[in-house]
Amino acid sequence: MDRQVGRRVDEMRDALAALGVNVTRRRAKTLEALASTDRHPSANEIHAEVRRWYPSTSLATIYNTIELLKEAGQILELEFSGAANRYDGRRPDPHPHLVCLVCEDIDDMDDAGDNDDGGGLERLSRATGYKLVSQRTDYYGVCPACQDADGGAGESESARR
Amino acid sequence: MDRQVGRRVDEMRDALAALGVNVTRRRAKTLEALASTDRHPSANEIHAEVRRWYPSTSLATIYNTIELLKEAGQILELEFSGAANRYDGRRPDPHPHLVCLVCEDIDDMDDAGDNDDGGGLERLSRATGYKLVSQRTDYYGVCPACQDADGGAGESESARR
DNA sequence: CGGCGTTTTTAGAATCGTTCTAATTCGCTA
DNA sequence: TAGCGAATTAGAACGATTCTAAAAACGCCG
Repeated sequence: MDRQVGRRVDEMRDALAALGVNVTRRRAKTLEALASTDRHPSANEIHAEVRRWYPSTSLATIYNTIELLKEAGQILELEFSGAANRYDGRRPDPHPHLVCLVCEDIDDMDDAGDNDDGGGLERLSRATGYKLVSQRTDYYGVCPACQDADGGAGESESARR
Repeated sequence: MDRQVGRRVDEMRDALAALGVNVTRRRAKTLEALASTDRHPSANEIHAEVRRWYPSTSLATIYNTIELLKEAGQILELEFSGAANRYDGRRPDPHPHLVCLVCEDIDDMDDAGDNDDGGGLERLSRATGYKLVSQRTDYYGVCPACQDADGGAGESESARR
């Protein structure tokens, strides 16, 4: 577990402790699984990872820990209706994502200036009358790897039905 | 059915026809239900509406029509994992929404300049390497009505657990 | 070390939106 | 009216998530 990951795990641990939640071994492994990847894993994938150390771990425990992390503001949940939700434990604050429609990989988008975080919600709250607390921005498309794998010719037609 | 709605229904109808889809009465009612509201109905709500005219209509037919509209690019689907998907048949192009976390109402956000449509995806495609085709932006908070209903005192504390 | 109340975890059932399936009905055209 | 392809139906299937009741682990005090 490298330094970055360790630091992030400690942050999450502290935030949970501040809520009076006690960080069991399974929960610690869950935090670690979340902090160790930028692949935005699903609950199932986290489950598989935690099971490598604690094979009896049930999926319910993973969901339970995710719920606690949400309460602590330490995880970002990306909801999808046709597929499993995906989680970002590295950057719990809202930020834009790139979603590949082919392989379902999700990348963080390097925040190219045009996204609001500091003050943006307050400004929009005033403008809209809503009391805004959060935000989501996703971009959907085909990632570089899937474009390459697509077979050189005719790819612009291949999505036709 | 007022003029605006009629025009929008015709657009959808034409787009379906262009795909070789034939617009039956149930389908037409579905289009009308979508074009007549800015409440971003769920499949169930559309179903209830269509049933007022064709009581035997099955939910599968609604989903089927929604699917066809998606293929025709005539409907915007807002996915949620913990709740039913919501549909915008008035403005099928991606645009930002305001989602009330209390009553689950969804409003269109008046496009305050900072949202990209024309050329934005192309620019980001170049910047990211993804071949982007679509986008989603939502803001989450509490709508004015729910703020009022909240009982004047202590509302800043009321969300605590 | 032993007992006890609390918290965590487990396995499996339940839920709910969406999709699938097979059978029926509809709307045409001949 | 017969026949054909498309549309529709009811209900089953599916999959992610949540719930439930029981079992296990934990912490603490004597």
